Amino acid sequence: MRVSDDEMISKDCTDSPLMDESNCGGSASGGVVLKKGPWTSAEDAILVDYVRKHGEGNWNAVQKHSGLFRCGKSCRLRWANHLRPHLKKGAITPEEERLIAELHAKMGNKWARMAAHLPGRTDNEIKNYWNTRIKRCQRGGFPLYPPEVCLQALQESEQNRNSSGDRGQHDLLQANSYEIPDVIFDSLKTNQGVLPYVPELPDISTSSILMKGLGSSQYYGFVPSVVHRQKRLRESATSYSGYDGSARNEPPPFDQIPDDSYDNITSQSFGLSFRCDPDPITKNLLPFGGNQGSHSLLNGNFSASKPATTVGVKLELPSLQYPETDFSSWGSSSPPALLESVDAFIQSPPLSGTDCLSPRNSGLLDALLHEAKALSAKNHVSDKTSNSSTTPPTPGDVTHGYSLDTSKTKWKEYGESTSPLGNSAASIFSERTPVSENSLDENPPAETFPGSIMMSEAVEQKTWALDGEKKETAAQLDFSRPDALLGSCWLGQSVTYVKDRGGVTTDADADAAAALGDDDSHNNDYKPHMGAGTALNQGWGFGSCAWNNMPPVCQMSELP
DNA sequence: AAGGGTGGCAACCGCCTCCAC
DNA sequence: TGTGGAGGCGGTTGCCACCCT
Repeated sequence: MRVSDDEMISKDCTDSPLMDESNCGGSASGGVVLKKGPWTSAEDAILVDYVRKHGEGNWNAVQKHSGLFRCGKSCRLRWANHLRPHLKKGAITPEEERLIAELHAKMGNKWARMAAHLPGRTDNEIKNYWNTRIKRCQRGGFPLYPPEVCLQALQESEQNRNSSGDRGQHDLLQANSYEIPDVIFDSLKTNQGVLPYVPELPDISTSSILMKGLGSSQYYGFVPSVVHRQKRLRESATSYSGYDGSARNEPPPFDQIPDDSYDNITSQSFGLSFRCDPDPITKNLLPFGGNQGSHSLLNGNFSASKPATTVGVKLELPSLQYPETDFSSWGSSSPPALLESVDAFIQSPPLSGTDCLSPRNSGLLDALLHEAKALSAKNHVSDKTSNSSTTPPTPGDVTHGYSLDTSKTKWKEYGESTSPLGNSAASIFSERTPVSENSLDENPPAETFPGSIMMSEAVEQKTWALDGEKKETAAQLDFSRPDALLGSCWLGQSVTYVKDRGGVTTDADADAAAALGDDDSHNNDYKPHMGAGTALNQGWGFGSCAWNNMPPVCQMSELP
């Protein structure tokens, strides 16, 4: 595997394992050039000996007292990550994988805190594992979290909501210790590259979790086309290795999937309700995750280490940024307080001559408008070609008439009082603090702001959809409301049904729905289909979805 | 067999927080 | 109260081995 420490010695620091600037990089510190790079076994021995004598801490003294030419930070890291007793080496076990996923769902990128729950594992180890994992999930087209984690988070969120009551804003403002989970920002990252404006953030915990679990990944959109199919197949087979080995979560073997349905399936894995239109003309109009580099997701890609696309999206969070954005177009005359306090950095959306991106590099809004056009065209085509188009438009049918303008209008209508444009940053981030941190965290239970009412409704929608007893209410769901879309969507797979139009509906779909408690998911006539909700999940609901029309197949009126 | 791509890992960097002075 | 050092944390980079074409 890796070269041994002894080999490192010979390779890196032949003459002196402690100091050999000819081979090792170094930095001057107080006249002493400190060594950098891989540690040697000799250095390890010195450090271990030092710690044994003096204990941990005071790392800067190590160099002074031990003759080790390493900075204190380097010593601390080396000790913590490799030399500390009781470190667990070796591959992450399935149990640990599950725990990490669960912890990450609750904590976000709090590696150190996660490590505290994984004895013997270091934050660096967990971080590396996770970063690798999300790459794998991205390439394999799988959700970042296993369904059971999503479900658990959902249940916990429900409990949390029920127990948190209706404490008002005042309490929340006083209890300023709530935590903003990283998952929020991660979700924001996903979108910021596309949308200069992030509307009201709904249920922080559950939605963000489910967005990942059912629809999107934390950092990445879906970039299937850039990965060789065979590669994807291989990785797909291993992506869920950690989830108790159950085949439940695994998609059907790809070699059993017709080519023309492959993209469909993978799209659904990422919450896309668009069926891949075999028509090469309309294919280019795929709004999300399309092979042509649809920038909705590509632009939202956020790599932990390297940009996934040629267009960098450097986002420093927690922060939102809205460069050169006409905020008045969003229904507010001035940027909200939140926007003034953040310092994110967004570059222009990616441009490509081959996809449906804006032909003009004139800014995010243009790109959005252009994409909306493309979506409208796509929807139009879908309406003509899809059997389901026989269903007349209904208020809840997002297939029709959901344009960007509509979005804006609706947002104005509903969002004046509750949108972030009118809310404080706190209201945005504090709707729901992390899913019941329970014993894991000291965070107080979530509080509720007035603006959270919308999300509560969304949760209710989910609830009755799962119960299957209030179907009629489903038809009343107003998908034109961005919040409603967002709220309902993170249930996309189980809530939204479409009549099977003969297309491929994967077992993964059904399983995902079943995992969320819907026993009818295997119904012959109705297949769970990731609809508006999960499409929204692709990019926090607003970035690449809500503002860019809704998928054409979410028809709540067809709920079984 | 060679070259490129990718995964896994170790280590570094920069920022932040805490705390002593 | 301000300031600087130490430690902690998360993000990023670089290297190496492995795999695939």
